[in-house]
Amino acid sequence: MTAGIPTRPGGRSARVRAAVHRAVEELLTETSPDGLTMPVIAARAGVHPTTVYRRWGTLGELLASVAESRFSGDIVVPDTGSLRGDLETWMGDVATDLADPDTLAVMRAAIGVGEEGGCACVADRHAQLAAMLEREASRGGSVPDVERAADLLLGPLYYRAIFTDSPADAGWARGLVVVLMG
Amino acid sequence: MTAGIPTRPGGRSARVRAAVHRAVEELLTETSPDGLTMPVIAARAGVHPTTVYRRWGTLGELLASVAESRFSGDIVVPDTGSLRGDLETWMGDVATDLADPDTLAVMRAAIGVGEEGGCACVADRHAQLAAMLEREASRGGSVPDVERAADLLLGPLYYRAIFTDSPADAGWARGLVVVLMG
DNA sequence: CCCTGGTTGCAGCGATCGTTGCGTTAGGGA
DNA sequence: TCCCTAACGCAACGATCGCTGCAACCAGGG
Repeated sequence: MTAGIPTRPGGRSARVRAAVHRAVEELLTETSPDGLTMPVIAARAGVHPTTVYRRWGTLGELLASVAESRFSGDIVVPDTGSLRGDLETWMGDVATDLADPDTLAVMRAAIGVGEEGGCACVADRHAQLAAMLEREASRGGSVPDVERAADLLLGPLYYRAIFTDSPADAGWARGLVVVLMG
Repeated sequence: MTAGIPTRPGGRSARVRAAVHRAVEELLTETSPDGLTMPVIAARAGVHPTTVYRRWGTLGELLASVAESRFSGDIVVPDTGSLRGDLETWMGDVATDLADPDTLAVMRAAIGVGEEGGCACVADRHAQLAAMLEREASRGGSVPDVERAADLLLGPLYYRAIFTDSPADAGWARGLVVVLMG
């Protein structure tokens, strides 16, 4: 019953799901979020509005579903041999991903509709960060807390992306690793 | 013609403006942002919907106006004699302000509607930070860059408020000053 | 005191939204 | 291959939204 996860993974349901998700992302980049309604999304996706209402119910749930798909599986956890190298590579990738206006628009919209919208954007990032720290810990190194790493690495990055208009380039993001690890 | 700034500061216009702003804040705390429409806001404020449409035009502009008023003038810049003391006191105040669910709901909604929504939430904070750093510089002390201070102080604070469900308490926020100043 | 410009209330309109019931189609198992 | 169920399309409905005339009102200046 989880919204957006069809019981039939392949076939028409998957096509409809992909078309609707793509329609949301396209509309968010082109127009203001004000005009983003279910019928408009359905028309862009080439799908009947009833289908969108029945599968997702609310614009908020649909946006959360889009955010969850958009921010999952797009970045792979690097393995350079050292925690510092992993974090620097990873931060560069995350910053590059956030530099896309399309990505930013999806994230803004997901935040605006409810509580779970923001969490859906960073859930995978937290899991990746925990995986890197865990691997380093299993190698015997002393690692910072996951909470602290998220605060000092993801905090400034996402803050810049949302609240300022400064482009968060990959090099600057890599420099944040120094703040965390000294 | 700037939205939300009446040419007549006193009188009925100001009363209507205050009533509408308060209605937006109340509705954001009670219900989901989905049902936040102009007629609903007008009904809560005891004002005709036409008035809201004519003064603000769009829900996005109204929310940006509310955010700008909400995050301006509520926190005073402290003056403890040292930059570290100023920053610690100020961070505690900002964290306490952000801990209010009402404040958080306004911020989320403002972010969701457009580009300027996020900037309206932190414009005053950046000005206050710049004022504190400027005062310390005029005393002869060496101060970090405003950008860097915002990254390391406001970044983790706002990141936690929006993307996680951990309560950002004042004590933790004061501890962030150590990261910036050593 | 009156006058002038800006602001609000009111009624009504077209358009769009969100829902419901029913028929049809496509996908997957026997 | 055939069937069966879940998913989709379709048409219609009431409700609500956003906008536009016009009239009334209030705040400030001559």
